[in-house]
This record gives sequence, structure tokens and C-alpha cells, in this order.
Amino acid sequence: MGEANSIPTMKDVAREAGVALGTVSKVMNGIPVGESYRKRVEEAVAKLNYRVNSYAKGLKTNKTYTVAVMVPNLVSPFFSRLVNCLNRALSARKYRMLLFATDYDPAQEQEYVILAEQQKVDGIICLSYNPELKVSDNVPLVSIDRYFGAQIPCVSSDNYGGGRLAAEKLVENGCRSLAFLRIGSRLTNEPNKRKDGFISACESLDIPYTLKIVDDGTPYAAFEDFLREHLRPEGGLDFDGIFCVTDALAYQIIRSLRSMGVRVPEDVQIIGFDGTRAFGDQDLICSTVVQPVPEIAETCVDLILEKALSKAPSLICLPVTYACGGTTRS
Amino acid sequence: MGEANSIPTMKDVAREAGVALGTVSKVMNGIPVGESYRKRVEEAVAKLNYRVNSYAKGLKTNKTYTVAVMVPNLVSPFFSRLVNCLNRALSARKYRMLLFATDYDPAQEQEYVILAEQQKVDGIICLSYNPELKVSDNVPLVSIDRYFGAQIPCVSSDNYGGGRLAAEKLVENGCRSLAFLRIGSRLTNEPNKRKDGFISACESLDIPYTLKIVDDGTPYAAFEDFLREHLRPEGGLDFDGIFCVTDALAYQIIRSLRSMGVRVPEDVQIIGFDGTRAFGDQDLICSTVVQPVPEIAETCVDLILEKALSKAPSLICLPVTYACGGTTRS
DNA sequence: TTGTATGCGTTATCAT
DNA sequence: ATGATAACGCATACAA
Repeated sequence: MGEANSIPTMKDVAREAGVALGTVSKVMNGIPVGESYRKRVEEAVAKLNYRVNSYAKGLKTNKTYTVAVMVPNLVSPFFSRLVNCLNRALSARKYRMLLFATDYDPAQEQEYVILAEQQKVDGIICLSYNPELKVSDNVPLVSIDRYFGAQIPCVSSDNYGGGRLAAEKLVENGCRSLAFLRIGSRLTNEPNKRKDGFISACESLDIPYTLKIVDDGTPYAAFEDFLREHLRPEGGLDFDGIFCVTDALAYQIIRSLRSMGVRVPEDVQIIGFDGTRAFGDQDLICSTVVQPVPEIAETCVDLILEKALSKAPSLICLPVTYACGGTTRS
Repeated sequence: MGEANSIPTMKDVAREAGVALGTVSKVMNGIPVGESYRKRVEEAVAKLNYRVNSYAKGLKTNKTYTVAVMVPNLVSPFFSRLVNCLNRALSARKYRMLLFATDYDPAQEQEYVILAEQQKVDGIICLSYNPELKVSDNVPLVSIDRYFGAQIPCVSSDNYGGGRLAAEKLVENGCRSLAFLRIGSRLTNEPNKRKDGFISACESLDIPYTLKIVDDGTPYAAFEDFLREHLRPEGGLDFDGIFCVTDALAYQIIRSLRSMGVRVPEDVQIIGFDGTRAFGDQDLICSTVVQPVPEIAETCVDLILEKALSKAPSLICLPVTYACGGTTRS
């Protein structure tokens, strides 16, 4: 009795195989044992359908092969692509992913960090909107898109370079006057540098530009008002190129413009940011600055599994690329 | 020494508070203890920044408050919406999510199930493409969209009803001849019933219909060929309404038709399936049969946490709704 | 090379 | 109500 319908343990395997407990442990961990022993153990494992208990193992070894990932949500294409790549990167290294969606709520973020700490994860990868997130310093942390300080590595796209690239591409395609549109968090984060790069390029190219920047939560109508103000009676707008801070915003702007009778890209060319594709893998939504999401994911995972996290660089910017999605001339 | 920089345990808390180990355990689990004791323990916990070790706890209690979720990927909008809702549903019940993306690979699916079993999860929720998936019967399993047998509850949309609904809506909107387009797995699964419902409605309404059904992996060009075959010299197609098995397919079909000069919805009306929105939360891609994803997620989580999974219904179909996304007249 | 014994951090069963 | 102690399943140092 006792072995009937309950989950088998190492002890059961040892008894079944007629060997000692330690021998079973060695076999399960790939430590050399006599060939005949190994075989008997393997047979017993198969017969009993035995699985090592990661909880008992983790308790002993202080290693859980689990990494927590924390993002605002999974429906935004950038986040879902990111989590998808992180998941692949972790799986490839035999790690498991514990996933938390925070809905941009700082309180929830803090709560999930505590949960992850309890879970004794081997590390936390987060894209956080809580500037004062508290994390015990005995659990490795890597941040995406937000710089927390020198001790915590931050991985992001080269947002500044991406902003420059967008302006340059618009000008290359014949634009003579540009606009930058942004909606986003007021918190300082890496994506805010898209604007700085854009302005920098405009100034070195000596191209006039307009900015329309609003805080998260502002109704979209603010942008429609802005566009209408710049509509010209003879058709077109006061500018012939627009850089939108994300593809999601670009998508809305394009809709608005078309409904106003402005042609894209004939009257105005538009570049977004992210590299979003319809249904994740079909065509681009718009011309865009593509974030290197697979590389971001790989970098985060490499960092978090690194022993010497403390002497890792505090900011790693990965190169972006430009892709034409039909809302620019090329 | 030993307590200096290492992670505090219950023993440390007990010593700090000057109480017994068991007392600390009781406080951490909300079991009544004397008021003065509780206070001293709480102070010690705060001072040491103590967190219970879920691994040790899980080892004792055989309960991990963790559920494994397995889906093909996170970039497909339906999957990412599903995982997003599952995550919310689990969080709300204080459960954690272990996430596995299988990339439609049966071997990986089997491997992840084993990982989940080792992890002693309290249950597995999966959307599987492995018809012979083996799961120990001591871990609760709930399936989405694939019927594994009477012992394993399967949750899905009312795909049959959705197929009927699509046909009915097209006819309501004036269509007199319909087509059904599908690409998908040859494995029997619930979404295959969309076709059956569609046909059933066409027949009861006495409306002629055409089917174009291809296996996963077939190049999309097969559909373009099909459309071209049915192009009429005088404009339009041999049919004036199309039901596509997913929004993703509908999106491609709409593009193809427009490039062929066929107007949507003037010449032909189109309905997809899923309820996909641009960027997860913006406008619909097309007119569509909306899957009740939040309800599917809630149902799965309720089932998996249920004690008596064995006497749960073996198939639960949740009601779908129709939404106009501009590719039908209404 | 194989077996034995101890302890990881917690809960739960006991006496007290 | 509180304190001591034995498990939980495993890895490992040590003995054989």
C-alpha cells in the first residue's frame, strides 16, 4: 500500500530497482554509475513513470531553473512578441517561465516581485512602470526599456538611433518638413529618446519640424485636432512626413488622415516604431523602425543567467533597422 | 554568521522574534496566535524582509498554486488574448502561471507536459496539437479547442453555432451565394465545426455555397487561384458572401480581392472568425464572429481548480457573437 | 563505484 | 495557545 495510486518518489524507484537512493539520484542527474545499475534504474523509472520533484530538488540546490517575466500585458503586439521570444530563449536553455501581467499597475508589479521572490526564481526580467520597484538584491534583475540605476542592467533598442533613422529616411524620401507624434508615459524611460534622436537628425539636416506630445490617457482626439489644425486648404498638411512614436499610433493616424482625404504616402509619408506585423507574422502595418526583439530577448536571458550580473553594463542598446511598409515611398 | 547576507528563513524570524518556529508558521498562514506573539513575529518579518519559501512549502503541502499553460505561440492574436485572460483569471485567484509555447510541435508539447509534471503544478491548461499527448492522470488537465476524450474537459467557443451565425448574417445582409474558406490542421478539433455549422445554415436557408478547404502548410496562393477562378468578367465573383475560418485568413483574402479590383463589402461581403482587434484593443480587422475569450479563460481556470474534475462535463461550448467590422453591410 | 545519513525550509502532529 | 519534533523528496558528503 502507499505505492498504489500515489506519485512515485525516488525511494519507490530505488526499491523497485533494488538499488540505493543515492544511486537513483545519480542516474537522474547524469552522474556516472555502473552500467547495470543505470539500466535497472532506468527501467524502474519507466515502469513507475517517475518524475523528479522540482520542488524538493530546488529546496536542496537553491536553483529552480525558473525565471519570472513581468510585462504590462500580452495583447499589445510588442509585448507579446517580446514574451514569445523570451519564452523561446528560456526554453532553449532549459529554463521555465513564470509569467506576470501587470496591467501597468505599480502596486501589482510590486506584489508580483514579492511572489517571484517567494518562488525563489533564478531571476526576474521586467518591463516595469513602477519607478520605485523594490527588489531584494539577492535575486538577479534585468530591466527592459527602463533604466533603474547602475546596478540593474537595462536592455533596450537604440531608441535614439531609431529616432534619427526615422527622420533621415523621411528626408531621403523627399520630405521637407516633419512632425513627431507621441503619446506615452511621462516617466523617464528609454523610448522617450526616440524624440531626442528625431530632433537631433532634423537639426543636423536643417529640416523644420513640429512636435505633438501628450501624456498617456489623453484622448486620441487630441491628435485629430492637431492634424486638422495643420490641414491645408489646397490639400495635404503643413508637413509632408510624420514620425509616430509607435506603430499603434501610426495606425490610428493613417486612418484619420485617410478619412480627412489626405493621401498616404502621396501627400504625407509616415513612419512608426516597433516593426509590428498583422497577426504577428503577416505584412507590416506601416513603414517602421523595427525593434530587434529576438536579440533583446536573448540578451536579457543571457544577462539574467550570468553569474556576474553586478559587473554587466548598466545599459545595452541594440541596433534597429528600417523597413518600408507602404506608408513611405521606399 | 550565516545570517549576514543570506536569505532569512523561518528559523531566523523565530530567533529574532524570540518565539518558536511553529508560531512563525502559524502567523504566516493566518492561524490565530496570541496578539503579542503575532506582533513580534510581524516585526521580525519586516525587519528581516522575510519571505516564505514556496518550494519548501510546496514540498510539504503538495500544493504549488501554480498552473501550467501551454499554447502554440504568443504572437497570434487569439493565443495572446487567451493567455492574457488566463493570466488575469489565475492571478485573481492567487495562482501563478507557468507558460510554455510549443510552436505546434507535438514533441515539445510532450516535453513540456513532463516539465510541468515535475514542477508539480496544480493543473495544466493546454491548446494542443498533439493528438496523443500523454499526461499522468494525477495532474488535472483542461483542453481548449481539442476534444481528448470524456475524462478530459474541453472548453471551446460554440464553433458550430458560429458557423451558422456567419452564414445567417451574410444572408441577412443580402448575400445570395456563399463561399467558405479554410486553412487549418487536418486533426479533428472543435474549430472544424465552423464549416459544419456554415453548411447547415446554408442548407436550411436554401442558399448555394462553395467550399475551399486546404491543409496547414498549403501556400496562400491556393486561395488567390481560387478567387481568380471565380472572378466574373463583368466584375464581382461567383458568390457575394465569404466566410473565412479565421480573421487572419479574412485579412489576407480582403487584400487579395481589393488588389483584384473586387470591392469589399460592395461586391462581396466577408466575415471572419475570432474577433481580432488591431493592436489588441483598437478596431476590428473585419466583420467577425467574436470568441468569448474572457469567458473561455474563466471557465478553464474554474475547471482546473475544481476538486471534482472527473465529473465535469467533457465538452463546454460558450456562445459567440457577431460584430460588424466594415466588411459587411451591417 | 555504491550505500548511508544528514539537512534544505516548511507544515503538522504531538506534548506541554 | 505554544514549543519541540518528525516528515516532505531530494542531493551530497562521507563511509564502506
